[in-house]
Order: sequence, then structure tokens, then C-alpha cells
Amino acid sequence: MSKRELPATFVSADVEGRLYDKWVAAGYFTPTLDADKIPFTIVIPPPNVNGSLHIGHALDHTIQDILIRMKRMKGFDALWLPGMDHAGIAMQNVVEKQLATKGLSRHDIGREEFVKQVWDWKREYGGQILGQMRRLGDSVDWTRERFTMDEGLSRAVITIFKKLYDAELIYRAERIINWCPRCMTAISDIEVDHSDDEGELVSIRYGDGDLSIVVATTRAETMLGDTGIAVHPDDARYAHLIGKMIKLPLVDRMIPVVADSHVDPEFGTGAVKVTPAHDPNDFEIGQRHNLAAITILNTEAVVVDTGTIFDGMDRFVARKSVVEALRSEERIVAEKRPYLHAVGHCQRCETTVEPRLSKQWFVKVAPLARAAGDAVRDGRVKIEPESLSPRYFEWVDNMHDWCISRQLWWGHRIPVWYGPNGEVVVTGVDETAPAGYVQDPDVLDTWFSSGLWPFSTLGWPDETEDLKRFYPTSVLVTGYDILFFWVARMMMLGLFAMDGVAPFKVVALHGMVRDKFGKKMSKSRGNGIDPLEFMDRYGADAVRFTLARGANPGADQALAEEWVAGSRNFATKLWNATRFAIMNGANVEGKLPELSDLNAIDRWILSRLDETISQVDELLEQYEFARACEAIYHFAWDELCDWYLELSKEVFVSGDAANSQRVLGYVLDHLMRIMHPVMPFVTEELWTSFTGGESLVITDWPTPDSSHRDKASEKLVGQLQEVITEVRRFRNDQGVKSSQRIPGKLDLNPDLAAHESALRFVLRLDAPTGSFVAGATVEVANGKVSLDLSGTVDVVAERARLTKDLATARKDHATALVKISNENFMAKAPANVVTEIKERLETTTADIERISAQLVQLDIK
RNA sequence: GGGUGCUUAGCUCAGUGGUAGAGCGCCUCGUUUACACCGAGGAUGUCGGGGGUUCGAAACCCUCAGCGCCCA
Repeated sequence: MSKRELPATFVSADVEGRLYDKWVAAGYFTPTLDADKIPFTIVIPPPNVNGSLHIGHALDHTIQDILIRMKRMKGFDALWLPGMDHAGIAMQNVVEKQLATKGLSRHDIGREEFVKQVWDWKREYGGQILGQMRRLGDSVDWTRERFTMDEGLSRAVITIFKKLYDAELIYRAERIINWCPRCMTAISDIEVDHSDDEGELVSIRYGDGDLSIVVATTRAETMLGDTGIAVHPDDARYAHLIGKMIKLPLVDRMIPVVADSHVDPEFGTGAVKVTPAHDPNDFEIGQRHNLAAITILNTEAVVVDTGTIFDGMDRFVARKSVVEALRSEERIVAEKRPYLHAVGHCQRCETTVEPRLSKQWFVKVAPLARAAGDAVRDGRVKIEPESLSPRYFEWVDNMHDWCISRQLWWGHRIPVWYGPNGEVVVTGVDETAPAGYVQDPDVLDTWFSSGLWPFSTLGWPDETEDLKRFYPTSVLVTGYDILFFWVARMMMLGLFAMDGVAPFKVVALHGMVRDKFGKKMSKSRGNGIDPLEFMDRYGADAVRFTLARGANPGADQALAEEWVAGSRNFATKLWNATRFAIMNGANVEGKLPELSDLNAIDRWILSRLDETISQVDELLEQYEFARACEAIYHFAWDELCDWYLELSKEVFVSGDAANSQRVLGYVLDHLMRIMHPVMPFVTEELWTSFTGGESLVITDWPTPDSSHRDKASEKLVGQLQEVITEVRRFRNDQGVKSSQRIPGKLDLNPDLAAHESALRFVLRLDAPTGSFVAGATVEVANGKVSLDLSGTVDVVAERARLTKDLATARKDHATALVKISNENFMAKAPANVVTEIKERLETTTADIERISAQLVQLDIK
């Protein structure tokens, strides 16, 4: 590619699509499989097939793209594998809604047709997010895109199911599970969100006379299914009732009083009703005491089969009616209202979950979870930041068995077949069940499929080249909120399937994106932020930079439109700096001149660049994205644009600029390289225009070169900055416009004097003529600058400034003096600190003398 | 109840023992060989309270207060 002229401004929309297409067409994102390259792998946390890019994805993807682009530039064989999951419940809901508009249910069209329609929907509307990922600039390998319902990944699901079943780690049992009466399926513990809801605690008297007891409940309707009453064995109040039968009101069933040490005698009356079919704790009590489990709600949470007037009522209607009926029998002893208590809600639809006794498939997690915990405990897998690992352990070490069957049609159907005489056959890949067997109607939890993602996407169960090369993956990037849902599951399944090799070496966790006040984004607050809208308005680079700059390890970040605008401004700044550089002949031709041939300003910027490169490299390797961005921003804006370019303008205008042109070219070249992972579009556009190179995507990452470090020039430029700042302050105080040229006389130490023309250029100081009158003098540690303001000097302003400076110097001097006078400090503080304080004492002493003298001069006038 | 964080400038946040920082916002001035999506200058903090360790604490320890998240 040849060098191009840059247009006057950077218009992100004009370049992003073109550049992305170029990258994909060139195949940059596809690993080369070179034997001498070390693989670096990231699998994307698969978004839902029906989802679109929200701000959380934007953050997650930005981080992954930064890592993968950097590693690619470092020469790794980088693979970032994209794809989506099939989002079982969500997708089923979508298509069911579609059917509902035609007055149909899935049962009307049958399973086969329904699944076909889901696929149709997927083909037509699914995967919106993939296009949005392109807009963000994700450098994923599209040739390896995967979907959890693909044939290959489905084979993986069947294979692992059978493997787990054969290892007796999958079993079928009748248990209390979380049932969503709206989604009409079982869901796992973590798909239930608990919230403190207002309800009513009613105390009900069971039985009569001597044989009566009071129990309290928030779910009065469940009493229809009570099969016992439990008290603590040591509870003297009820000792006489243990073993007795008590009459259950409304249904007139005789139920026993049992003694169970799990009952809390302190809570309520100390006696609890036992409904084994509708409460997990009650189920366990029931098991221990051989109580019957009577199901009184159907799958839609309507009361059935109780033989009472409540049959046919919805659970919430029944709750009220039961209380009323009990009240009319004078059995309500007490009522607490409102009564706050934890209620489980379906994560998908917020419907109140109903604990339900039901036959389901479970994964026996104990051995798997132990292995998953150990992998982190013994350091094979690192969680970044480490401070989040307690959360992981807490979960993994206390995990309950995982209910994996779902009463849905969309998903991987459980590969289990039942024979006519109750036989059970699990079919592996390419196996068929005997004739006459019927397949289990349920499908598997979507997390079960996505738990296989790090290896199913690479071809497992086949021993593919990809699997050999790219497993285990290098790093998994995801939000800490998904540690339990997904990370723990991938760990368990990965360790099991891959003979103890964990699916990734590092789990890099980031936080949530919040609104500008740090509040959670939510529909009800209406404070959601659409990354696509921001990309339209400010460009993908600006969105990426803002998110990366806010990404402190494992911590939530606030996001505001002004900050995205600020990042866009940064891109524009870089654009204009580069345009300026090109106009002034900056180039990357030939070798960098010998350092000894360069002026101090050139040596300074090279030194600063080197420091920045090593910082950015180190910080990115530590997942410190915010700090890396900060370092980039500071170098590019404050050091390169504000100081280097300003100090070098004079050279470009008047002198022999060849060395500086080459240095500036070098600096921009390397700056673009380290910025590219964060802001790929603007850097690519600038870099290709100005170097004529093919693409930054495949350009080498810079390695720090400590020979560029130059303490002396850093000190010198610091002094130049001091002179300039002081003169600017003076001019500002005196109301002299920065554009106004005034005569000035520089009297500086020789090192600084060598840069007199640069100083004059920056400060707009003309050489003194015969009529020069030193009306005012700005003094600094290394010299003074006399100015001819051709008129009166604002003495008040001048005195105010000097007085303030003097106060600062005196304060600093005093604190330094306190330390020096402290014997303990002198004896115990490290030498370098003592030296530093001594120097500070000296400079502040000199400052006080100089400023005091100036003030005296001022009073004479 | 268990776990785990947080409290630093108006706002959002960095800062793990040596003179308190950034972005945004705010005030003043300003078309100067890139850039007004800009430049120059400026203001702003008893680092939640109290105690301790240390020559030295925003940072380490104890304690109190307030806020948050996860799990039960």
C-alpha cells in the first residue's frame, strides 16, 4: 500500500467498515498454524443466538480483542474463536410468542415442526450480534465460527453425557426442583433469583383440643398437601404430641407429629407444617420420617386433586381462599402483614418459582466440583484478579447437584431411551436404541452445552489438529457475575472430558458497566446505554477506549456519554498530530540516527516512549487495561502533543529537521503499534497512510529498548518546561495574549540556552532590540527571562503570584526541615529518601531566597 | 446468618510506606504552522470517624459508622 494524504478530519464511519473488511479478506484473524509459533487461544463467551450487543458484551469483547491483537503482534499464533449458544428457554419463548400471534401453541404444530421453526427463525433473525461484533472490530476467526446446536458440538454433548452417565456422575431422580410455571420447565438453582418480597405470615391451628398445634406459613395453600408436622425433639412444649396424629383442617387428613432436629425451636411457634412435595426442606424431613409426598399443584401452578373446593384455583388465589376458609373456622391464630421473606423468581421471566417434586436428570457435582476447585487451589488455573477467587471457592465447594433436564423442545435432547419394561439405554454418538424404545422428551440445560465450549468448538470428541494445538485455551475473559454459571461448569466438564487438563490457564474477570452515577443499568431506571448508538456517534475506537480505560481488574465501572466523547476527542487529537507530523516530513525511512547525534528534545521523547512501551506491555500482560490506557493517553497527549510537538516546531520551521523528522516518525510508528489493540481503526488508518505499511494487525509489537532511556534529557526537558510554564503564568497574570509577540531576553544556564530558539518560538518572544527595557523578570532555578512589556507592569498581580509561590516554597521547606532535624529519620530512613529530602531542602532554600529578592525589587519600584 | 468488597476533588475512579493523582465538570484568557472534538493559565481534598504500629500512614493493624455485591 502506498502512502496517502489524510483528509482534514477523522470520520470513523467512513473507515471502519472498509478496514474491517480488509482485515478479514486478508485472513489476518485466522491462525497460520506455523509450527514455530506458540498458540494463544481465547474462546468467546458465546452470546445468545437471539441477543444483540449490549454494553457488557462491548466491554468483554474489547478486553479480549486487546489481548488477542497484542499477542498476534507479538508473534503468537492467535486464535479468538467466535460463536453463539442456542439459548434454550429464551429461543423457545421467542418462537412460542410468534406462534401465539397466530393463536397456536407449540403442541398444535408438534415437536418436529416446532424445532424446524426455531431453526428458521435462527436463519432469518439470529446472530444479529455477529454483525455488531464486526462493527466493534473483534478480530475473531470467522472461519471457525461455532454454534452450540451445530452437528459437531451436538456430538460433543452426547459424548459427554454418556461418559458422565457411565461414570455414574449423571443420574435420574425424583427431587424437589425449581419449576417455572410460565416457562413450564425445571430450572437450576442458579437460574433462580431471590428477592425479599412482601407476603403474609399466617399462624394456623391444626387439630383440636389437646391434640392441636399452631404452625406458621407464608404459603397457606400448601397446607392442602401437608403430610406431617415437625417439632424439635428437645422441645418440651411439644414432647407430649410427638407420635400423635393431628387432624389437618379443610382436608380432614390425619397427619403425624414427628421429631426432627432440623426444626428451629426459636422460629415462630417452633412447630412447622411439612409439605414434602412442595418444599425442599420439607421433602428432606418427609424422607427421614417416611411421610407421603402429595402434589397439589399442576405444572401451571393450579391446585388439583385435593378433593377440596380449591381445586382449579391458581396458587395465589388459593392462598387467599385457604386463609379465608381457615378464618371462618377460627383457625387463624395470628397474621403478620406485610411480612418480608425471600421468594425465588425465574431469571428469564420473573415468575415466582414453584418448588416441585419431579423426576429429573442431575449431574452429581461433588467429585467434579472438587476437581474444579483444586485446579485453582493448586495454581493450574489463575483467577485474575486473585481477590475474586474466594467467590469461586465458595461456590464450587458448596455446590448442589445440578438439574440438567429441561422440559423444552429446543436444545440437545437427552440421549436416553426407555424400553417397554422400564429399561434405560443411553445412546452414544452413532448408536441407536433398540426398536420400540422411546426417547426421553427433555432437553439439556443450555449451560451444559456451553460448559463444553472450550473443547467442543475445537472438534472434541475427535482428536483434531485444532484441539491439539489450541487446547487448553490461554485465557478466558468474562464478567465476575458469570463465574458460577459458566466458568465453574467449564472447569468441571473440561477437567472431566480432557483428562484433568483445565480448559484455560487464566480466568480474567471484569466488572459490570454501570451508568454515570455508578448505578446498575436497568430497564426500569431507563439508564441503559446502547453501545451501537455510541459507535454511530463517536466511533468504535472511542467506545473501546472508554471501556478499556475504565476496566480495572474485577471492578465495576461507570460510563457516561461525555467520557465516550472524550475518547473520540483523543482519536481526533491523534489524527491531527499525525497530520501535522506528515506535513512536517515525519517518516520511517532508514534507521534511527545515532542517539548522540540527536538533540535533547528528541532524546527525551524517545526516552519517554520507551518508558511508555514497557509500561503498557507490562500492564496489558497483567490485565491492567485502565492503567495501560492511562499511560498511552498521558504519553500521546501530554508528552507528545503538548510538549514534544510544540518544542520541535521551531526545528521543523527553520532548521535542519532531518533527525527530528525521523524521530517523530519513529515515535508515531511505535505509539500506533501499542495503541492498536485498543483503538484498531484510527491507528490502522493513520499508520498505513504514514508508513505505507500493509497493516498494523500483522506488524510487530514493540520491544522496549533501554538504551533509549535518558535521564539527562528528561531532566533538561523538565527544566525547559519550568521556564515555559513560568513565563506563561507571568504572561497570563499580566493579561498578555499568548499570540502577542513581545521582546524578551533569555539569561539561562548553558544547557537550557542551547534551546533558546525553541523557547522563543514557544513563548513568542522576539529578540531584544536597542530600545529593549527589561520591565519585568521571570526567574526560575536555572535562569531568568526578562520581558519588555512596553508599558506598566501589573504589580499587584505580580506580587500576588510571587507571594503565593513563596508560601508554597516555605511550606515545602518547613516539612523538609522537620524531617532533616529528626534524628530518627536520619538514622532509619533509606539513603535515597534522605538524599531526596536534602535536595528538596536545598532547592526550597534557593527558591525562598530568589522569590524574596524579587518581592523586594517589586517594592522598590 | 456466611462470604466479600467499598468509603480519596463537584461527579466517576486510580493510587499497597517517602511533598495527594486522572478523566469529566468548573473559572479566566485565547483563531498562535496540527487540532475549538483545541490551546494556555487557574481553583478545588483535616484521603469516612477514632485508636495503634512506624523516623514517616491515603496505604499496615484494631475499632466504630455508612454503603454495596454474592450466597443461604
